[in-house]
Amino acid sequence: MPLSTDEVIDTAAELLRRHGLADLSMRRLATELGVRPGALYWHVDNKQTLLIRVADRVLADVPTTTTGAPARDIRRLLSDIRAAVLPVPDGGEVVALGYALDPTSVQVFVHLRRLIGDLGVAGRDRAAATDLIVHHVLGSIAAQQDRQLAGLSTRGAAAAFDRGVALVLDRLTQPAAAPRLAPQEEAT
Amino acid sequence: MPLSTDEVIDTAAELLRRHGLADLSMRRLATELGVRPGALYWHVDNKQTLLIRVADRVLADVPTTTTGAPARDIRRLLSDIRAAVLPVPDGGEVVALGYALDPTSVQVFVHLRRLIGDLGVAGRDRAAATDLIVHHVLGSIAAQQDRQLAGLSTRGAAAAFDRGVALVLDRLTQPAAAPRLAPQEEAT
DNA sequence: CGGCATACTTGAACAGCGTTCAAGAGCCGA
DNA sequence: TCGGCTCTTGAACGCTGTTCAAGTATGCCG
Repeated sequence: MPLSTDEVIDTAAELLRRHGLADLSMRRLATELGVRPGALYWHVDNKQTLLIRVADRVLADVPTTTTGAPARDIRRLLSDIRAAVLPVPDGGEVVALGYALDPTSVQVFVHLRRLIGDLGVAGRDRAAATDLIVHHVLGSIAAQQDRQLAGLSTRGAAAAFDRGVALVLDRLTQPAAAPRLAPQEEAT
Repeated sequence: MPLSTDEVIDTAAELLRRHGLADLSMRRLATELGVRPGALYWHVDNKQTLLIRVADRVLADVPTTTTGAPARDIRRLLSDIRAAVLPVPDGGEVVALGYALDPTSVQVFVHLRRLIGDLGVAGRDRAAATDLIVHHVLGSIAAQQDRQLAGLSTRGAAAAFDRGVALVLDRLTQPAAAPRLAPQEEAT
């Protein structure tokens, strides 16, 4: 029975989950699949596109539901994303690359953008807010994973992340409450 | 004349600036210095710590001055950071790693934290806001660089970044203006 | 059933990579 | 002149991503 492309992606994701990016080599992936390295290149253009598809797979199981309370949905979605990506070593970096190269390819971030729209944020502000939040969640995950790999403490990371989210959501749910600039800023 | 460690870091930074991370190999760095690869390991533990020191060097020339208007200073600082890191291929990724492993080692981020304090944000909120903004600036840079490397458009990236910054600063300069949660959120 | 195209895999090679370490070179104070 | 210290070399180890002609299997057509 020949190899299927899905099998390749699945096994790559599994390998990443178990051993991290450093041990996800084309050779090791081939061995895991009982095949020679060259065979992978019939199913995949190169390692970079393989990783982008793996990023998709890592986030594929995060539910994208709606309850009618956007701010709450956003908090839950971000929490789910964190929970899905954190246990995958180097997952933050891999997903960030996927988001950078094709922001619409990852379903869960399209959903986030939509929820931000439901909050009443529109136009360019919606795009900017989506980017801001995505960078925050992926940056926070990548930082925590880097620290873990280096044997450093990660206590308080989850709470700090939530504070960051709350900070942004506060502003998004009350867009007109604050003047654009403090007075002394306009003056100078 | 023997090699100095500073010379190693400087040349590595120069190599990164000119050719990107893929072409910054220990072997190539050694060649550039007129030395064999093994010699580098007397000056540096390994490539990872080399990169962390390079990240420092990339941001070393960003000025950390204060004018008394914190929000304005923050905007200028972030703009300067972007300008310093964007022209260094893979600079976003390299600096992000440095920040994750030792947030206090990069002077410019310590200064940012201080400016956020000057804004009246204290305690854990200050740490969370600093992380949020650092993740935003480095994520936005890394994304833009990834897209550039892939030959994709990066139009509007700077404007989108500024909008994200404005969003956070709006909240930070008016912390008490908004209630913590919208009413329907507390109820459910 | 024979033959042929298409789908897929192999084997082998290319040109690199980070890292280690015994041995050697150059210098400096005693 | 003799250690002893700082620093570099040479060589090797075991990896890496990627390419490609040649090979094998599978299924369809006549």
